[in-house]
Amino acid sequence: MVRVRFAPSPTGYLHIGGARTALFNWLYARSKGGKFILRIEDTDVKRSTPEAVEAILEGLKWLGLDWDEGPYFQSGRLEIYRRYARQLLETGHAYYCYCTPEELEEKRAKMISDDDQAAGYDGTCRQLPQAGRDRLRSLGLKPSVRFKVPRGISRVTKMEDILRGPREFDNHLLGDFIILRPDGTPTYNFAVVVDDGEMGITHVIRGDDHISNTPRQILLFETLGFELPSFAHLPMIWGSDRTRLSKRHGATSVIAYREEGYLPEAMVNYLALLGWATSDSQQIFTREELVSKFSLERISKNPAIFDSEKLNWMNGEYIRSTDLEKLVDLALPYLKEVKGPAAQADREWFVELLRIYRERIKTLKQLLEQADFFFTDRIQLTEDALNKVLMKEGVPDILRQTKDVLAKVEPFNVETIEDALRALAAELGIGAGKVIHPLRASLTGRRASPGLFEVIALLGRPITLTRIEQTIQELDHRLGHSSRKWEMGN
RNA sequence: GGCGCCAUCGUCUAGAGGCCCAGGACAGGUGGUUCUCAGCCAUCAGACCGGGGUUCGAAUCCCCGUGGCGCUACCA
Repeated sequence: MVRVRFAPSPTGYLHIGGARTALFNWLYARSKGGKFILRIEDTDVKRSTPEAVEAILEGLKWLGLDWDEGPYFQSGRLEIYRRYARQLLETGHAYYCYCTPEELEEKRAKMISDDDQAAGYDGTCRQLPQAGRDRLRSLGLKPSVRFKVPRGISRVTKMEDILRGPREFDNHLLGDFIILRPDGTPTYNFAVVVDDGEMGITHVIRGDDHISNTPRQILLFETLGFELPSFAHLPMIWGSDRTRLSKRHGATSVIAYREEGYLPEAMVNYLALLGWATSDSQQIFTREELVSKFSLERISKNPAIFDSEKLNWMNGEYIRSTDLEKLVDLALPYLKEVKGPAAQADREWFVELLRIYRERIKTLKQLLEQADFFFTDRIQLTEDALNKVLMKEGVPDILRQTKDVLAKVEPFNVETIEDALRALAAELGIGAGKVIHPLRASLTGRRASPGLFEVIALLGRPITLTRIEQTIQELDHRLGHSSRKWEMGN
């Protein structure tokens, strides 16, 4: 039975990298009929917060990565780690260390400046005689517990990575590392092994920044008598400058993407493609396809740069293929507190709105931006619309005529509006564009919008007529103003 | 400094010795559809880090460089 885990430390929200790690674990569990376990690694009391725990759970839920066990909290398992540490102490695989952080820092600095081979712990307390230990203890010093890394003539630790094959590490490069702090809390390498061992984890799937930790952990697995899990170290996700993804690369919180109007399915699909691909280069996968086609062996080894452009494209794909009714449900939460024509609109109206916008938006939030003229009482004409379209000879006149025509159209729907306006253009002996473009500008304030006739129908007659009138007045004002200037200039 | 990981178009990748003068997707260019934008369709441009080997033959195997990243914590 496959048992995998996602083990974040709650020091912040669920970020993109963590989400991808969680996803790959989840996919592997689901594809193998195994269990996906959630474990919160909160042994660093100073940096862990309950808010972060909530944020991580929220992110996982949003992505639909449901867990079968947990969340387990390492902070609630301290007795277990202490028990194992005691066991190691008793069997001579660990020892108390009385070195202070200051001393260690000093030694480390010296070793680095001396160009020494390794900068690990020098083993001062390893050979400390019992008498010395007793003396230090009697002084009231609280020791940490260090693991005694097995050394010998040629002690190497062998590991096998599913993605990278067999590897060997020389134990001599590993210093005796701390497994229990003086306050009794375990350090990462120790807690991980105890938990993975106790929880029967069969596959450790995590970021490749943990590769260097793996030899230490293997040593611990072995001396603790646990069965060794398989390891799969995933490539990191980078920002565009090829460094670890961080805030300055833009949003890195999964929840921020929800707020921006990305669909969880798109996010999952995109994340799956960061470091994983099928041989046929398929891009769009349903969740079921992802589960059935996923395999650890097909994960690539090199780091992937997070490309929000491709995410945008993919989100657009998902928006376009989502059932219209469902899309309305998804979009409505982003349209809270709107004014203007949308304020009193019924559901049918919103269905129409989404129908004409679904292929134009990449995120649900973009609806708010692109369709802003539906959500306001008084539109603002953009400079672009004004200069390139409206401030042209004959425009006020054409607008007056379209207003007359639209005032009379009966019934007021897309077909009748289109027929009437095209008829008007024909009657005036001008191209339909000469009517359409100024009208669009005056109704939306913009030069680009969905099909004008659909827009007019959605706006409704009263608002359409009002906006045309407002534009005419604005133009009269502007043109009048500029012509006076012109006269004065002459 | 030591140790480790990685290295194909701008980006994500396919490629597991001949199928590759390297395929797909995003982004970009051009053209078409059209009332604009988007979408859609067509089309173009664009990469095997460098050097040595191995082999009849290497993007694929080996070595050495170079570069990037990671670890080297009483952070995970």
